[in-house]
Amino acid sequence: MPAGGGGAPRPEGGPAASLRHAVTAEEVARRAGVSQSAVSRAFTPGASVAPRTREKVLAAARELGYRPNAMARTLTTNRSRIIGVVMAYLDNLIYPDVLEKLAAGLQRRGYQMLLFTGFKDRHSDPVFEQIMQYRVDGLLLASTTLSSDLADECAAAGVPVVMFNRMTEHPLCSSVTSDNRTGGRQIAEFLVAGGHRRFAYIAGAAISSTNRDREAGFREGLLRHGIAQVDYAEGNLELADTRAAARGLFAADEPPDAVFVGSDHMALAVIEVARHEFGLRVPDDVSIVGYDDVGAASWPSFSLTSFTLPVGPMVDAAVELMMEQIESSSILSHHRVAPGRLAVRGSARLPAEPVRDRDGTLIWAPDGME
Amino acid sequence: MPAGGGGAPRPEGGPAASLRHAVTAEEVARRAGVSQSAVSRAFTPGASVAPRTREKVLAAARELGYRPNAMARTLTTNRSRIIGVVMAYLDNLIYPDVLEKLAAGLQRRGYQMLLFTGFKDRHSDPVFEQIMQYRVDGLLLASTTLSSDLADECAAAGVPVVMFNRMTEHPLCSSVTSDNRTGGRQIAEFLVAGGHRRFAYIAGAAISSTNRDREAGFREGLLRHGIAQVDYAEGNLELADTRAAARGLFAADEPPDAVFVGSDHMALAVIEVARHEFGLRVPDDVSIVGYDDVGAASWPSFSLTSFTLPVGPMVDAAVELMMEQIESSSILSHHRVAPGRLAVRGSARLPAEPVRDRDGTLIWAPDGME
DNA sequence: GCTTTTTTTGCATGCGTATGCAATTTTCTT
DNA sequence: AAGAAAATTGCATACGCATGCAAAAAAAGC
Repeated sequence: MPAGGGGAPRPEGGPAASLRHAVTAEEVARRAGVSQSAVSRAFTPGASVAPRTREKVLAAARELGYRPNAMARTLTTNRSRIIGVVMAYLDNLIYPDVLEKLAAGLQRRGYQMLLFTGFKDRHSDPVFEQIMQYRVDGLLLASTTLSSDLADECAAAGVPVVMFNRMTEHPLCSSVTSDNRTGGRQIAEFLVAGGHRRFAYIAGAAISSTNRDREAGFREGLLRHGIAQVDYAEGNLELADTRAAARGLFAADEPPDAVFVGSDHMALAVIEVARHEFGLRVPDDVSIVGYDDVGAASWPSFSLTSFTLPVGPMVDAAVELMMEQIESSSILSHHRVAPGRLAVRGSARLPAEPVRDRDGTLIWAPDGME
Repeated sequence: MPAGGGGAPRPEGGPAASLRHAVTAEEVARRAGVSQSAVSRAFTPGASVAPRTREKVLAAARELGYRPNAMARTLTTNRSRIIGVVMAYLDNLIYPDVLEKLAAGLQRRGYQMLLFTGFKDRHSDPVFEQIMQYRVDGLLLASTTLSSDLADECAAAGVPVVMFNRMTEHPLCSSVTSDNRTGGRQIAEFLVAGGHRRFAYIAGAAISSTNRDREAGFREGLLRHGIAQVDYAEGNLELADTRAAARGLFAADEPPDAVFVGSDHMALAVIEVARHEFGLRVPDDVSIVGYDDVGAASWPSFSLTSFTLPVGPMVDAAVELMMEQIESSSILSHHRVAPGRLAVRGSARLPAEPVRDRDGTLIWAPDGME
């Protein structure tokens, strides 16, 4: 490389780097009169550099508009400081919130987020290939399941996997969920105490652990009161399917007077159908309860009673699990469950008496109690 | 590096790479009995490789579980195939949709998405530093403004910037927006034709070009009919602020009977306030029109008349603009405007007659017409 | 079959940074 | 002030891949 036209860089200050050519540590070194190593160290927290030298370097860097090349760094450190985030679809209203909190949490620890979304679950394999090529330090999966093969591959590559809002049996994955089972159970207790007689459940993604646990908890709670029959339909987390499911239930000879819908996203659609297609009053004719407690649940139009998905704690837990594994360079299989509570609003009839579930947890108390 | 323990890698097939050490092109080359260059070429579309050789290489790669290292590639090609996406907040209901479509569009062209979000607009500078360190090939900004300095820096670094849903005067940025001005104007025509008498506008982010244009179009349309007075309040894209704004308007001595709200996200909140806090009937007592046509706008509970934000075309345009600049290695300043149309629903009183705006575009026709 | 043309291959090098190690400088001890 | 200890610095190299160039092989032409 010809050292060419007189070593002195443009003398004016300002951030203007030479067009189309990123400034390198080498150039900064030359200008600061130090070695490239010194530049590297000046930008590495905790490295061995004299304060004076660091100053010189930073000054030169500022003048030239230098920014360390994260890609090159990745090559030597074997750490990209990038987390791959897979979110098949963002329909569910909680995901924007999850994304924001996640981004903030990772950012705070100096990590970036490579987002993969916009494909509907199946055929995620090409996507997976892409992710792995970018040498992500970790993988966070929300609203998706990872095939066992892929999980193996991740483990083999030393990439920790954390599932968000979904459990997995795979011995090399971690997960963070809300307390779906307890949520389902408390909702059952609450609805039974409200004097309902005929119950229904509308499932989300039937195969997901999240749905399975919510449903199991619900049935378990009802069974404790001797109720074994539960009308069932599947909404598949899709609004169209959910509406169809609701129509099926409400059009029956003996329609339910208490419906637990597997997620708020769907529950709102169920309320719409009940009111506007069947002329049902909520909660007078039918009580509807959701899960997640999304923002719209508290809007007066819906006033949806719902079990809280504690997004903040869940994201924190996910980030912690991830960092722990990255820092220790080991794949763990930890499962964290974040507790929620029932947000009681107007879409379900209120019990006359305070309600506790079988563990004694207070689910609902009339005004003035507790 | 010691060639060490007998060259032959583990003979069994299967994807299991050696633990914690990524397979390199070098290793694949050895196993396939070719040079590392050949491996590289086998993975580079259009490179000069004999089909036979490529096969050998791919087979060896499969056996070893090799995946090209995108970071290393970036170093030599000077292209990361990563687009930085900055979205300060995801509250607005259109953004999940934008993200999905954007991800799909970029993915299709072999690009990934580094997402920055979860900070509220101010102090985005540290975020910006991060982005630039990852040598993104382009920058897409939604729901944010870029300071002129930063835009300069991007241009200097040869990174094209595309603003989404916001215009900019900066000579080195491109932008994609919907036809905000026309939207505002058509809404004005529609409301005037509906026989309303007192008009109000609730602004989103007052400083944004998007808001400015929607408002300007609205006022312009009203002015054409001699209406100069427009009640005004600011919702700042925040639900709390929006509710306060609505309360202010509806509590006035002469409350408006036609409100144009700068975005659906806010318009839904305004409907809530009108109905549940002021007992107003929509549209009998007050007509409310939004902009964006988000999914919830068509729910029966709201049935919000709204001007469409054509997310699909806008995303396509943004991706195209981006690719064009990346491929030509030049910074352009193109501005694309995607047309929308008024989705007429039930939240605003219907005019008796068909309505055209001054360009002759049909805005609304009673049943059976057109 | 032999030359010319074309295709394929390997060698060598560079991309920008981090880091072990040895050389050098600074600071501390006595 | 001289020697020992500590801090700082530069050198050299590695990280994994792409690519210009020349050598080798294959294909085409006569």
